[in-house]
Amino acid sequence: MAEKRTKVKKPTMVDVAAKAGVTIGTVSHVINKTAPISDETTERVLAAIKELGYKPNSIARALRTKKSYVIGFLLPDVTNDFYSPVLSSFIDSAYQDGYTVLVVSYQYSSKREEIEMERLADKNVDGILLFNGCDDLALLQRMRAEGMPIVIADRRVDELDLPTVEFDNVATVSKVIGMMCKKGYKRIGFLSESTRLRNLNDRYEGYKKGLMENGLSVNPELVYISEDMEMNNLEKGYSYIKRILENTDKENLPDSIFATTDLLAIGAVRAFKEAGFRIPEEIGVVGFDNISFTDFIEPKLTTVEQDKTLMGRIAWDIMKSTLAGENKKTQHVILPQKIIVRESC
Amino acid sequence: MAEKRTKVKKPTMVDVAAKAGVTIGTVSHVINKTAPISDETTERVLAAIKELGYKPNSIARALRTKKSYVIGFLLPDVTNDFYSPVLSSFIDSAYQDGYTVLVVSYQYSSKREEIEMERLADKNVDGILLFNGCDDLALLQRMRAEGMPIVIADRRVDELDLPTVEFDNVATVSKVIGMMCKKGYKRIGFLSESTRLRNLNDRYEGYKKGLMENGLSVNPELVYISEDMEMNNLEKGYSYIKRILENTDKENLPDSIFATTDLLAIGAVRAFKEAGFRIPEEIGVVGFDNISFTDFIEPKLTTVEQDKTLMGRIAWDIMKSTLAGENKKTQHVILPQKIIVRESC
DNA sequence: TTGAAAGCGCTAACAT
DNA sequence: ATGTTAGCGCTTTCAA
Repeated sequence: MAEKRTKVKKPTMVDVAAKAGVTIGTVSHVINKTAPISDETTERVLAAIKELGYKPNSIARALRTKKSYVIGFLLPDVTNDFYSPVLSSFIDSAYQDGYTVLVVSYQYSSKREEIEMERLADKNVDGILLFNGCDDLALLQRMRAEGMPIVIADRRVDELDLPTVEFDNVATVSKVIGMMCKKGYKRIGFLSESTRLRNLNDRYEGYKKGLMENGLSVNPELVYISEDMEMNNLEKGYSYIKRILENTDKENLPDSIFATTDLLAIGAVRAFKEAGFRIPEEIGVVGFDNISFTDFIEPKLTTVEQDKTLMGRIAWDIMKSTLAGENKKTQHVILPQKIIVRESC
Repeated sequence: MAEKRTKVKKPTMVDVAAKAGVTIGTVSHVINKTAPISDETTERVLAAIKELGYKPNSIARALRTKKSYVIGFLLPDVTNDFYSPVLSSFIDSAYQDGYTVLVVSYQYSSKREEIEMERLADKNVDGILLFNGCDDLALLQRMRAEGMPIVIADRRVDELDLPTVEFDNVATVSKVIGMMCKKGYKRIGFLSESTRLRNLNDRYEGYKKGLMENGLSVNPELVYISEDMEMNNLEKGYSYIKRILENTDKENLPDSIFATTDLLAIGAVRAFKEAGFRIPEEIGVVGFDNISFTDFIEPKLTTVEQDKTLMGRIAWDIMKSTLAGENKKTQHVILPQKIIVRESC
């Protein structure tokens, strides 16, 4: 009567054991099916559990077993259209297997990324999914040495032989360039933000490879890489192309553009249209990502689709097998991308 | 030499104590500054910690103290443009205070939401942030009774007096409608997906309120609410308006549209433009959310901005004070929104 | 200022 | 088939 607002304390195994007239060992065994218990007592224990509303304490269990069923997911930015679907699908997949995920974003700061890696390890997660990042090989190496399972998404780490999932950017982009060549474009431009990020750099490699394979050489005049990393590329693609249009003689202009993101491509399309160019007749444009707007602009954007849901699922699969210690060989999964041909090229 | 691939086991307090020549109690005290320890031993302990690379085991600590420094964040969808910035900012804020967040998405399924709530509780999180959901008042009530701190974002729960943060949708939308009236629009339409979600319904309330306050009445002919919840509203707004345009006599058409999302609004703009309407002269359009495309379409979209970062931060502040038990009164924070007037209305 | 020791809630090895 | 018991690594009284 007086204990109204005292924080209700939850029943423990001891309570269950008492109520069922057995010992906690037996209770544990019926819960975990870790020893043969007679139907009769099993039933009594189950009844007691139900009656008391008993739930095993996951912390105590984790302390004992050294497994928390929590995975850390470290990514540059939760808000990003590319990362968040992967995260979402990873969470869902992990959920199916009874795991839950601690999400941490490092806002593109390697400093912070490093700190967060440590924090995750200190939180005793069972494994860490590292999404596109970590220049700090030493840290990765140390964590691995300490036995922390790590899997990397959207980035190769050639130096360290960690399990990875990534898209096949080089191959896909070179295929895109091949397609553009087949359509008759000869002066294919490359529009991108800084290629410091591995996957963007891979797209650049694919661009060069594609040109080579089609007997074209890389013309530095046609490589438009802007070093600043800020987003809202929509505006940036627009103003960038506009500037080029103003400062370049007609004969030195590209006859087509491969942009590393749809936002950039959409901005470019607008700039070209404003300047009176007809797309795709006079200028071909290809984007990357297949965001919903690509199907909506005029002309509809030719682009590349990446199955982010698949990446999240595969990332989890790899994590799971890594946790299970089935490491015959380190897994490296390379996911294909899909070229979506619409109207702009 | 033979112990090469054995999982390295981490040093514990016992190791530190041994190395420093003290007992574990003392080690604990220097770590937590929970008793006055002489400078000399403090130093010895610190040295031992450093030398061994000792890190406190958070699980053991959590078991002892009943605090995990983990918060559960339950949201409908990680991928959503509205939710994810709030999540991101919440994670960041929590991070500042040494908390880390377990993210769980329930994919708009109340069934799954319920399951996930329980799972979070079973994971011994210190609190749960529930983002827009939970029709199951009984569950909320039970969790609260069990002492689990819960704060709700983007949704009122009038029935239960839980701490909440939400935007002031009713007030903002009625203000928008007022503005539209002032500009001379008389037949203002309301375009929305299902108003089953609380905040969309609030916008509908705001719409009605705004009309009333300006001497207009609600004309059901002008209320365009589509029950299906699927995304890619871009296409939906477009096709919806197109259909209306085809099936409605000129004199029964709206002279302006308030859309509950920018995607819807942008789709609508396109449909109107295609049909030869001039915006804003013949049709005014207002969106909601201020996504980056709004500044980029023709004409630039008038819309409403919501400070999602602020919402995330406030949500954390409320959570923090709830955890601290500073509950003089249950907090209800209502965040303002900002009307961004551009060209479309 | 420090040591000793109990115990958080559970699992698992060992006995019976 | 079930009971006993020793910890997992830590915090926190209580003594010294």
